[in-house]
Amino acid sequence: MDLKFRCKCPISSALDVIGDKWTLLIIRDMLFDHKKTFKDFSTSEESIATNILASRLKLMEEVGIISKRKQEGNLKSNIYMLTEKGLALLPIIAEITLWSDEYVRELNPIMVKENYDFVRTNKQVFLEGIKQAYLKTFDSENKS
Amino acid sequence: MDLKFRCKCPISSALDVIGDKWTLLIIRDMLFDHKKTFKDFSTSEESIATNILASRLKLMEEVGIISKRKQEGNLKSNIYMLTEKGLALLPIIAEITLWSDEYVRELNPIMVKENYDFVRTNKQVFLEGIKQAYLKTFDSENKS
DNA sequence: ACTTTTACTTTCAAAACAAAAGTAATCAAT
DNA sequence: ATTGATTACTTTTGTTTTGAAAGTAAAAGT
Repeated sequence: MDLKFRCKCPISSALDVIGDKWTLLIIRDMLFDHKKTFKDFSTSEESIATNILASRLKLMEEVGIISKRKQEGNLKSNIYMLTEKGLALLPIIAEITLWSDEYVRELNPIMVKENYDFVRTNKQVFLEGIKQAYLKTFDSENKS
Repeated sequence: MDLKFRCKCPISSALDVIGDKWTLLIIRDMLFDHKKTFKDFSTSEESIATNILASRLKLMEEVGIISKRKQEGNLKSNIYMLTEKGLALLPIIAEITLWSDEYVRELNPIMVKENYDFVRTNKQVFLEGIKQAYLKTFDSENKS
């Protein structure tokens, strides 16, 4: 693990863990697109390089944001799943989305336009909904 | 301006603007420590290099997160001030702080321990308080 | 058996970052 | 008015990180 903390500040320490250009995008793909495998992540719109992806997944697992397992009946694919620690990043991603919707659009006109009114007015409900929908996609694995 | 957007996703576009290791820390210093000058920022606990600081301040100004001005009676120091766009990053910083307090502390034991209960239970009030306290530090400039 | 797929690793070039020193303008003291 | 200190940078020179491309090994499909 090549993780080092700059100082004792909670904000800078958090950025030392998730403050790169890719980690939150991988988590976004998990939460909103229900992506699970290395292949899934490597085909994102931003086309992350596979070496970067591998090193990010490794670090995320080491710090406990995601967990890795094999599916029963498939020894090839790894399934990456957000832990509670990783799921708890959703509020950050939501706030980033709202800020971007309001202030970055003017800089990047091709940005997709969605209606985020519900996120703004019912934030807790929205977050819980995304979380439950995500967890639901693992039901098939959990039935023993 | 060397800012490029990877794609049309609001999250990745936001990270293209503020997703480096320094920008949010500079904004943290403005919001919580009421730092205003180049010198102020260069003496942070994380000791940012001056060339990085200069390039970040330039980009932040170009994208409209901060504005720069001279104080009357001091031609030497520049005063950097958050715009509405920059102030609107506060909710993101708050969520990062809460996540870090709960989940990063175990990785970085020297992290400062504060009580964030009020932030959690009265988030809107807290955010508004930080914002007003920040704006108040510019009152002396605004009296004409 | 052969080809494809998945999950990586390796290699090497390019970009970003970091440390240090340097510069120019202002300001403060003599 | 001159000197020294301060502020806000820029420049230079490594070092680290990132990115593109190709390569590898195990598993799966045909």
